[in-house]
Amino acid sequence: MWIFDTYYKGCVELWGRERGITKDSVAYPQSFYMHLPDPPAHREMIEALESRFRAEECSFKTIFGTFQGHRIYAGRKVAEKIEIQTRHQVELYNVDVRQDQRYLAEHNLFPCGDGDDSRFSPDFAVPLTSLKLQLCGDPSLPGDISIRRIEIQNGRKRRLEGAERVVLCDLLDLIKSHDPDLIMCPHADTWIPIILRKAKRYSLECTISRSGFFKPMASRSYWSYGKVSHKEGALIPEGRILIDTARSFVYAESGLKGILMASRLSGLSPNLTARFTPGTLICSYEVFEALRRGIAVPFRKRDAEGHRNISELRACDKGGMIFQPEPGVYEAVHQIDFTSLYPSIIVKYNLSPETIQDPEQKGFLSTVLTPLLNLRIETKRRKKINPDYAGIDSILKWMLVTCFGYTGYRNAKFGQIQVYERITGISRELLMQIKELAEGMNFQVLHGIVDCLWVIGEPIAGFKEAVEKETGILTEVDSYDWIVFLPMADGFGAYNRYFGRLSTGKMKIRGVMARKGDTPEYVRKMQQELFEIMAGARSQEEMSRIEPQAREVRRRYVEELAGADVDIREMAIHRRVSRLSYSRRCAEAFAVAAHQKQGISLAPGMEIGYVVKDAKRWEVEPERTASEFDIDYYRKLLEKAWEEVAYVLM
DNA sequence: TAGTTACGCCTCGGGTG
DNA sequence: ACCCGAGGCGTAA
Repeated sequence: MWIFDTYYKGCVELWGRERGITKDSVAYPQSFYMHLPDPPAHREMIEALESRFRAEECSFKTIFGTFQGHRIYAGRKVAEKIEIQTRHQVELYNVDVRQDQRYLAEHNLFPCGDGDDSRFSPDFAVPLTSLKLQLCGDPSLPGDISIRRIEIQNGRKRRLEGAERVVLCDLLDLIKSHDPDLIMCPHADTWIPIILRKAKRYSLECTISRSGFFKPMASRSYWSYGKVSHKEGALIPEGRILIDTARSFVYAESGLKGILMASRLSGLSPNLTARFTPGTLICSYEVFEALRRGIAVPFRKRDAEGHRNISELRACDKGGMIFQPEPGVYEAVHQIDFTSLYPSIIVKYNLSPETIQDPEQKGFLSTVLTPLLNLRIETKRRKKINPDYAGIDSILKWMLVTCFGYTGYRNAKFGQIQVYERITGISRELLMQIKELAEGMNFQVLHGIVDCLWVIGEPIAGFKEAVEKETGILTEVDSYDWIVFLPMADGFGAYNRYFGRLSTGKMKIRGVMARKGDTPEYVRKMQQELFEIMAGARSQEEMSRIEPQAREVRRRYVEELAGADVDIREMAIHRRVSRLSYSRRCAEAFAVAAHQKQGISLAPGMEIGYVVKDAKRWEVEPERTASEFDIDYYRKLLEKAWEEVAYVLM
């Protein structure tokens, strides 16, 4: 059975596709493990638990070995009471794992695949029927939620148009008769509550969920290391995959195949996978792997590990190694990157919380990452020949990149600060090691950041081979005809702002205005055009040839700024706001106020778009209703974007 | 349900001259 | 007028 949706509501519900749709409901009681360092001291509590719930003495496996304790058939609330009762002496496991995920693990099942598949195979059939929808209008605007026109695509295109009740009725009928397993729709998660409300008002049967029920997902603002993020809520239709193609990060980066692959790996339903970040997915993958191996997942980490948190790390062991480049233009430069450096270190050096004390045993974290890393190496190879693998490769890349961050994350189930220190320590040694190797081979080292090094010298193939031989980690080489490392305001080299022409003719651009999310589209477009012109220069010598063209682009953009044809929406600055009330006068504060004045509801961590009307007085307008912009302010932005690029012309 | 650190740029606004 | 710390947000890996 190809499982494509799962839920837990007292029993596990599995939606599968075989010849038709199947829905299984399996009784599955919640339970968790409890280990007490001194059981006699808590005899009364144990007796009370045994009388109130099903509770049995047992032993269970953790990454640190086998523990004696109890299995208690109850949920999280009881677990939290036990913590308080024992003054946090207790160690609890499997408290906050998803019951449907755990059920799959214990029964050797996984989503989005057949039982005889390997979860790690990138070749899998997708037997789902699907429908693509697009609703006209902007559902996040208070006044613009009438449903007048819907584009539909299932094989051929159709359009529903007319009065709202008719359009909605047709849509719901169509979903009922077509009965797709998968619906893809931009802004689906914003539209669904609106559609449900309207269907009710018009007394229409809501066919979007196959069971009639929706699983709510709360919207939330959350704070994580100095950054506030916002996640929109959703109503997830049971028995049907609904992908908000405009808001799903995984879909945007890795497409449908990426979502389904991540679902196979993490044991989470595609509905959840599509709405999570790669960090959550790698975490879920680790949990799913632990459960499949019969290893209990800690509820909270043990105290010994909690003593030091990330802020107490010795400064020298905190992050990756970074060099400072000498600003300027260089020719015939090679960039060598370690492939998935941090996960490779974890695997190669057998790093895991339990191997810090006892390096002889095989570590959980390294064992679990090995197949993921091998799969990535495979999909990376395959996608070069067959672009169908790009989505799967992309989600693996994201999961592996974030896996390192998760190891240092305070709530990571299988993370630990000492592991984190070892990883960063080794990564720094490796970068230094290959820098010296390069110099020993008479290469000139220009720059280095964490897992990549820029060098001048030949032959690069020989250097690559030497690096891989000495470090045991695979690498990737990009070669540039020329590259420029930009200076900071003080004239020294900036480590994160550079661009150059690869020998393939493509430009590789990092850190400049065109790469920043808060650069207005108009400015980004100008810089992009400039980069396209620069791509025509194969060497620094040829720069002077293309310079007049570049100046012409700049002149045109500055001139048209004052013209009537400019689209004001291209002036919008998009920024994430971390709060709704600010202590100082700043752009964000005024932008928030302007939005709220129009009744647009905001939450910390949301991204907003605003147009600057008067920079001196910080008058701004929400992008949707903006009518004027401060020409002088935007001319300055154009000038800044020009300066970044023009650095190579001087 | 929730990845990290290193570090720059822009702006504000209080302190100094 | 200028300096400088702090606030706020962004990029790189």
